[in-house]
Amino acid sequence: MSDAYYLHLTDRLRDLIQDPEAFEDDRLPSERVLAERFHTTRVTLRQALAQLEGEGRIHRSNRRGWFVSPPRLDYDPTRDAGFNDYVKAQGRRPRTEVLLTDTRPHPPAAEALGLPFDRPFHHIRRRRFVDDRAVLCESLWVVPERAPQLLEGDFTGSLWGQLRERWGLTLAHRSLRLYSEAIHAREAEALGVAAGTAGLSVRRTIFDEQRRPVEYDEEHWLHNALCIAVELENSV
Amino acid sequence: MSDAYYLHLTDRLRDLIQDPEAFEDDRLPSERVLAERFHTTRVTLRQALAQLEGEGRIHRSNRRGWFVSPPRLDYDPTRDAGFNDYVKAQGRRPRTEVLLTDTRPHPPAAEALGLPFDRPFHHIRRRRFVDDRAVLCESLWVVPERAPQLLEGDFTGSLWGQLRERWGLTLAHRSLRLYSEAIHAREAEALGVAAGTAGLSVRRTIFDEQRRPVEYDEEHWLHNALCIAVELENSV
DNA sequence: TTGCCCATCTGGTATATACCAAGAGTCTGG
DNA sequence: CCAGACTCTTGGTATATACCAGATGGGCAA
Repeated sequence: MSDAYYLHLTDRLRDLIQDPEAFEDDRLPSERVLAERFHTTRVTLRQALAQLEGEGRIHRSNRRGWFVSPPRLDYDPTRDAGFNDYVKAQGRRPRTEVLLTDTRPHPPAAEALGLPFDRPFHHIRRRRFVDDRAVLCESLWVVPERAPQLLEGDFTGSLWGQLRERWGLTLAHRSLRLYSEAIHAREAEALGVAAGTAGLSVRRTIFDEQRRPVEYDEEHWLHNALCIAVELENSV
Repeated sequence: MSDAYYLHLTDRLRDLIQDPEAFEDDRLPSERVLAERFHTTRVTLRQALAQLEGEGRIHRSNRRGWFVSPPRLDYDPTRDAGFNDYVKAQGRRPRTEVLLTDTRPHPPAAEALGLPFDRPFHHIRRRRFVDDRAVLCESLWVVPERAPQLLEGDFTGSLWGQLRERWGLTLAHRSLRLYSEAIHAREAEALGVAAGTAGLSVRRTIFDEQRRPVEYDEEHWLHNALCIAVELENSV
């Protein structure tokens, strides 16, 4: 079935977006223009675009158009080099926006950390950009006893760094869960994409050296914005 | 935009597939039947199905139909508990098929391991099933000097286990790269899905304690078949 | 200069329809 | 009894068309 026309279309569009001279500022021509140029309908053309989107080569911004995706960001969720630092280290421009902070219970965090359901957490919700593209929306829930005046600080930087420096915490036991998902409405809105867009979810549960619960967080990434890269030095 | 009909459809279908009594053997009614039942066209219905597919709730098998997806498999790519073992431990039925073995150069493996491009590798290509559903297609390239008679063994089990037991190797330095992808034609065929289906790619590069290159492998998983779960016990 | 409105562009959603190709089961002739 | 052909069902691909809703930018009015 490789003789489907939309697959040929996909190939030709792939060639097109790999040609840096094909168009300016990484924006593809409109669907209507492309459909006409390739003598097909928008419906078929959109199948080809969806393929390339799945490959991570292009992405859409709500009703603005299709764009060539930049290279994926290398990201190691087991470390906390600080978003700003590792984005810069890869020659990109980081930005962080805090969307919300409050203190309230959150049953999923409580369950992950083994605490009662009605236990409150310090909650930070933020959105992060690479080169002005929103790529990630995350929520962090911190056990208040571990970091009492947490919410009085600044959260555009590294949270783990603060936990270490301001409260002397060691983040010794870390549990990671990672899977592909469809981005939910709330996160989709924050990221400026349609609900249901392909995403990658990263959840972390952190305990300190005394096995006391410290933090739980959920990151929702655009699926084509990142490549998880982990280096391990100990034997199996 | 939550008033789009296909999103309501998605919700109703989600309810439907969560009802264990709705239909037998996890097979959804045909697209034509569903479209008629919900008073819409196949085109719109397929949008809703695509949403649920993105959420990992259903999957399709070539031209056979749509099926409710079983729970994701927990998988820790940093360990080698052995596929058969951890699948069984989660109450599922594993199976492994060896598709191909040979010895030949493979530039990507050579690059990852820091070897000359024309250096040959022992190559194993296999496909793995959970409850008779093909969920994973992988290729392994092993440095022949590390495991000379590798290809004379049996490869339906744990490769790392063999490397340790038959050649006394320690898999000390492991580099992981993980990202979402569109499954390529060859892997898609092996998995019985359409090319371009959403997948998750896991690449590992392994060195032994003396930093000698040992192995490079690529796994291509159906995106909704797994949840990466990693436990880390050392401090950041 | 500034702020608003509106025309126009974009992708998003939807209907109706047609034919193709592969899977699965049945029927039939050896 | 079995193999092969035939048929029916399935999802896969494709055309043509229409209208909606958000983004954008130009132009006009205060």
